[in-house]
Amino acid sequence: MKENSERIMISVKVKNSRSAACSKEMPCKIPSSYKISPDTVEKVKAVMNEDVSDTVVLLKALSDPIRLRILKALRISDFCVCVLVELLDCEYSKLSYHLKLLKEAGLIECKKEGCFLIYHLTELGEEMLESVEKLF
Amino acid sequence: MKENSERIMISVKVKNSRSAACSKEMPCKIPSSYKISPDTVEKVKAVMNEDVSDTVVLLKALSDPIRLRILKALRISDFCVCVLVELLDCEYSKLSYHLKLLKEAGLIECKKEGCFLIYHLTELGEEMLESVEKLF
DNA sequence: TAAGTATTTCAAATATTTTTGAAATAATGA
DNA sequence: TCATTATTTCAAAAATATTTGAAATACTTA
Repeated sequence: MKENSERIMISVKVKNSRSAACSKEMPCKIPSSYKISPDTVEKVKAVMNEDVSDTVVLLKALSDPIRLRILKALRISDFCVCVLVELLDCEYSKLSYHLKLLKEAGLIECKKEGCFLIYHLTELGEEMLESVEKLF
Repeated sequence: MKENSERIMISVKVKNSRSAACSKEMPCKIPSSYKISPDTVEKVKAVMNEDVSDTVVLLKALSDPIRLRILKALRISDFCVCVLVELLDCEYSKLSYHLKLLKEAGLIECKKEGCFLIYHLTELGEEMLESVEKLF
């Protein structure tokens, strides 16, 4: 083992051979300036186990220009689909697809009013939009 | 025109014909309970013109489980690629792809240390991660 | 300089998301 | 009931994003 590097044991097995590149069986040498304590490894492992799927669904719902525009419009006022079609200059079926994603993410809801569907932001939707605007 | 509905003029032209469904040439009737003032239309139009592309790039960068995990790991400590490979159990080239996206979004940066690349969160990266965690 | 290692890049294969247009559904009013 | 209209659904097409593995690059050290 060289003086200015050190092997770290993150995974299970360590071989003595030096032939292979950094891998599960042969963890790489890391520069001595970046010693990683077992404690750090434990912390990271704990975080890696956290479930991020809800977060991802929400962020994905937000990360589209059409969907952001829908949310921004609905913050100004509730609108039925046919008005959103005009305001966003977007075909019905396309808009419908994006409305569905936003609804599934819990960012918007709708209620029937005659033969119209009026969409509005949920509380989550308002919160998310607000913090998105704050950040960017 | 029927009593309990009203035509709105969002786009340019309005025909008198009633034959077509709601479209640019023939805006739909909206329920009378949802009158839309010209003022509201103006507000929405102004918002529709806002550029959301930077926001979208950032949100897209964040909306992936691998990338969120990379950020979460880097919040605990800076790491070189070979260690991230272990911690995230992710192939080099795959990881490299995601690191590139995060770098392009301005969420992480790296510095050379010997033949190692040590990645770390940028200030933006820390902020974003923090607010993502606050929200979800 | 040569050999070894860490990381990226590239192109092809896959997977996922979005768009499109037609058809289905559901509510309304005549 | 029938015709109309608002909206969704569906499947195919198109566009994007991700994964994969091999090769290239670049740094280090012997």
